[in-house]
Amino acid sequence: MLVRDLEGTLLAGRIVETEAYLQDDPASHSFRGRTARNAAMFGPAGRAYVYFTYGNHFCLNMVTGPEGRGEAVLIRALEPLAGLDVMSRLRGRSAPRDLLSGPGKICQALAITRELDGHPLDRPPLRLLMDGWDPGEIVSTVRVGIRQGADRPWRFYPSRCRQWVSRP
DNA sequence: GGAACGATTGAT
DNA sequence: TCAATCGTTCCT
Repeated sequence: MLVRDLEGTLLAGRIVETEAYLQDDPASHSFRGRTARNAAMFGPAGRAYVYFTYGNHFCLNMVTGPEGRGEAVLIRALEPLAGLDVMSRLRGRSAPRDLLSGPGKICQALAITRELDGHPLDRPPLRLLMDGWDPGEIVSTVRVGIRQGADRPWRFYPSRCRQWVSRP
């Protein structure tokens, strides 16, 4: 689960769609080496990598590789669990399926910006928590919105959670 | 200093 | 299917 502490309110969602980005991966921001933008990707695992794209949106990753490696997992969709009223206000939309079904939507609904780039995800105001939830069968497909490395099947989601994932 | 592009989204 | 929008990267 991803839990956001926002001005005394708890916003939470279950991670139901991810994409992997490795260093030896032409689709990855880390492919051409370390820059000011992607520095967090090369830091220790367990931290956030937040970037700004298309002039409008932020996207959240969890850094996964050892220090110096440049690997991360993009969080593409969450099933809303708590704080749906605040998420709706931040999104300007109320349909639960339209609150967190995309990487840009997640950051808008949870008020995640570059201020959280590099934030360790084991503490407020943004935490990754484990519960006993069993995702069941995991489906893998090619990644969304990329050209280089488009053949690698590194997008993942539980088949039972298809209703919460981003549009195909 | 400048141009091209993008791990997207919402409207058409 | 298409435009919006601007930070980042790469080239001159």
